[in-house]
Amino acid sequence: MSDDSRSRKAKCAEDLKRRILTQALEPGSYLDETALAEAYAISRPPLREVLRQLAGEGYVVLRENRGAQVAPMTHKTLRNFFVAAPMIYAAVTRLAAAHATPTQIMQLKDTQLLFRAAIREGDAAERALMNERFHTVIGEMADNEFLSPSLRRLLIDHTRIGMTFYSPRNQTMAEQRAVAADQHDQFIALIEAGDADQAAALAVAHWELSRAEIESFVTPVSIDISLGRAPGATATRGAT
Amino acid sequence: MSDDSRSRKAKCAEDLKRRILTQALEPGSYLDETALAEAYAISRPPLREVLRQLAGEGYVVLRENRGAQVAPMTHKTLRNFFVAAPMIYAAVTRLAAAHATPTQIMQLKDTQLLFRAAIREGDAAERALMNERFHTVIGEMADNEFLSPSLRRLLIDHTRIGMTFYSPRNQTMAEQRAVAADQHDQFIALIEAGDADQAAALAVAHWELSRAEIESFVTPVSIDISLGRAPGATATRGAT
DNA sequence: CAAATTTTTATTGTAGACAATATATATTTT
DNA sequence: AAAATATATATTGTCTACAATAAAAATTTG
Repeated sequence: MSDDSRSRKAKCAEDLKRRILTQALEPGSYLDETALAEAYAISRPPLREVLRQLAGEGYVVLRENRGAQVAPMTHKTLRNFFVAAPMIYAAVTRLAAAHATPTQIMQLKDTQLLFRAAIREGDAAERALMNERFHTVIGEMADNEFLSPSLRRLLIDHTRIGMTFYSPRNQTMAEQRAVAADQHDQFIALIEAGDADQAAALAVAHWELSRAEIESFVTPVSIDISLGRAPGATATRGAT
Repeated sequence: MSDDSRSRKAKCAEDLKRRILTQALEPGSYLDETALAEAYAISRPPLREVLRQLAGEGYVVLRENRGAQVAPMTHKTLRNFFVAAPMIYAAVTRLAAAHATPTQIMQLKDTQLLFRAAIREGDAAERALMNERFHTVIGEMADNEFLSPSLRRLLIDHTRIGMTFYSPRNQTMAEQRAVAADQHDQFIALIEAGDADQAAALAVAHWELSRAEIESFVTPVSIDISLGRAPGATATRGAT
């Protein structure tokens, strides 16, 4: 019974993370303890513990007497993200190449297969989650408890941003995703070879690709004149 | 009544942090929920929430069906600390110099006064706590939610290490503390001047002083010949 | 009719009691 | 006597019910 209960609690935490990462739960929205407790078939005290844990990991923020709120994403958030991401990504990747175990490299390869499958099938949420898992595994390879909390927060917002701007019909983005997937294969090869310098350089390149993609969406679309599209058609900024 | 209760809960979290930082609660030791709940005059559910929060911040780790354990410090912990600290400290200090507000600078000056007072009076715990607060304020100045969780974890272990090796009678250490206190004044001046480059350089120098002090205690003096470098020191790549 | 205030309602926060698991102890068996 | 098993104890995990706070609605008053 407690075994069921513990797995329910773990399932709850895992599912909430998934829903936050995929923006099924929108940034800034408040979570109803009673409703969630009922949904996951646990009582409120353990649910509140889960929410505290998620707060510690950066998925939610706790407001006094107002409950838990899905971590908001503001303009400042994005700015801070741009500042911290390249440094942490490069450092973590460097350490990963130095410390990765064979088991972890297998996990990375498995995740990469699922990542490519999600791209093939045009599954935005699955693609975002497998990308997140890929970089989380690299974080586990780095095996540094002082860097992983920052990495985890970066991946939360990186994944959510990726979901926000995802557009399966955009040809340019499809090409960028193909490049990103190829870079993932290079990550695997360099980490397996233990080439820390090259791996760190690749992390920077991988970041630059993502950064450019994000910036292209943050920048107003009205600049896109030369493409010859109808003014209304270019404004497709649809989420998911 | 709930106002009292909330402050009791906050007091509990604050006090537990203080005791962990000063090693009044030793790394690796287990915490008794019932005893703590009684000690802080709250019931177990809210206490468990506090423990979850502390786990999220890196003060404790939760063991399944075994309760909360004060975050252990192993050989690997120290190694990872040496790898991550210079990068994070330099990056955070750089951002602090760029973003500090007048109010925060006042906080920093106040903390520095308390820090010097603790050194004067030979109060090891107070000195360690005020040093921690000093660098926490710098972290708040940086105002980057992606870097602060790593900084917080570094400061937890840095503070605990400082408490471990503290020895008021050692003349060499007394001189190092004097240098450290002077560097704190330089931090204030450079941050107030908004000199990001110099501030980052000072952060590295401040780290080097601390690193040398730690190493002198970790490494038996008899074999301290020429190496003098930490295993991770070579991995300190350019911050920002 | 608008604004302020009171009342109501809903949601969060907490307490005490119960259930389940892990550890320690005692007993039994080889 | 040593090892293994069974029992007892202590501690963690959870649930239901209650208290307190915040938001919403209704009433009152200018």
